[in-house]
Amino acid sequence: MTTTIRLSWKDVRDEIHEAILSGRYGPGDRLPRDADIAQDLNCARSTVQRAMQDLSDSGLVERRRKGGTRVRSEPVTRATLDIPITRREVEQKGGRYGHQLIRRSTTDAPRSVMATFELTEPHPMLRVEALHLSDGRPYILEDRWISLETVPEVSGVDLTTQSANEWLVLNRPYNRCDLRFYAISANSRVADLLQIETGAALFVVERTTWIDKAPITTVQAITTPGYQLLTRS
Amino acid sequence: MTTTIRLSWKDVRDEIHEAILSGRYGPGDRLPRDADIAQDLNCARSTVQRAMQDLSDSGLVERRRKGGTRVRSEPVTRATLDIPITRREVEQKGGRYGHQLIRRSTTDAPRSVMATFELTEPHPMLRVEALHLSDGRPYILEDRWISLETVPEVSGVDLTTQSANEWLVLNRPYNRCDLRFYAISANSRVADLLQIETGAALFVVERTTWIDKAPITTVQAITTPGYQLLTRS
DNA sequence: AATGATATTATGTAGTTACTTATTTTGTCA
DNA sequence: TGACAAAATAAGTAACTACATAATATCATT
Repeated sequence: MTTTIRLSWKDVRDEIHEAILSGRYGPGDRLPRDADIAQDLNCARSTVQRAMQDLSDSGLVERRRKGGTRVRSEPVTRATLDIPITRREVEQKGGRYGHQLIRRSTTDAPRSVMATFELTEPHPMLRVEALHLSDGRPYILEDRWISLETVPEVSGVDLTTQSANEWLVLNRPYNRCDLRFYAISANSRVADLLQIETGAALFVVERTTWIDKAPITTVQAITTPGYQLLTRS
Repeated sequence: MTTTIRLSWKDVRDEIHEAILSGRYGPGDRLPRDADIAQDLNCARSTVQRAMQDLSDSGLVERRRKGGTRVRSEPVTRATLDIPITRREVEQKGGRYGHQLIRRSTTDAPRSVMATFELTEPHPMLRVEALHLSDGRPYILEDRWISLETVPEVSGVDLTTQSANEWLVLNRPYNRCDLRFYAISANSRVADLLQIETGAALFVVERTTWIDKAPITTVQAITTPGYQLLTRS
């Protein structure tokens, strides 16, 4: 008698993954339909479905109704990043967190900000520049724009005790988030604020968030030299 | 008679999401158990389960057996990145792709590479430096180390016609991938190869891949000024 | 009061059935 | 031949059932 061990969807996923890795199915090839795989492996279609969902999420295969499942012909490296709030990041690295409000002003969105939010009309915004500190030393310099139409109550918040980063995350959850990573050279003002040399190469994270279609905030976070962003383990 | 519209798991997800956004459940709060939510919304528990899975994946809630589901107390921004192979990236931007092999040598892994792979023993590797071009101009400079134990057949591959990047992705799928992003200043050699000024700030992507526990390759991809990495839309 | 066995609980997973939806294929008619 | 309708197909979704598993709570025993 055969010992009927039940296959978990992860087993099925690994089985299919293995079949692709080993070259049994190459880029662009169509895989058998879920029902057939289920029969082959002696499990339910829902189990295959769950496995395929995962493979599809991770970018290995593409699925289309009627079209079936096929191995992605142009493979991509798909990675997931976790970006914590800055206070938490500092504390997790064992530092003592602090922050300073540098400037706070109210103006209409400049063209660059209008562009990131895909706005066509003038839009009143609160601009907040702040410095995050780790053990009293500059850690991240942020230049933030907050929509006063979407988040009017931010006007009344004291952003010296709680950073705008933290206040927003806790009070204004978002729906959509775009990130953008690049490098800049420190100009004299940035260098001065971060207490580093002018011209140093700095890693920048730009984050823009919306709730439905309404803009919430866009922030340019300039990190200090040596900063690295890692994928989550 | 009530029109019984069936709720999809996305509806349920949005419903719960909305409840959290609106503050009905705050950070750290415990949500009702799946079965109760199912009854409230008049759907099956499996539908709630699917919705919760998604919310859990996106980092909004945390689930534990018996412990129930609770809203994450320390919210994170979770994002997914797609990193295509370089040829594809160039072509998608409308450029004509090319590449040059700069140097190719065989040595044991230096300490820095041993560290990224968590190796303790000496490990023979192929080091490949190559330049990716867009419309004939430098685009990305890559410095790559390939494990000759895991991928011995790479010794026989002509890396002038097909880039190591492409050959590996097509021939050596991986299981685990770590990414690391940071900024560097161009030293004179890099500046020379990329035809830019010394000291320019450059965005760097470092990628390390394994198959099971076996190291495949680690690569430092140095981009040209102005390069930006975006989250997938 | 500390300890350890046992029951309870809430999520995780698998199977089955039924129906939906997007897409392609096929077939018919002009 | 070309256009359009109908059929077929394969994945997507939902319901319901049953059982597995991990974490916690309870309770008896010392």
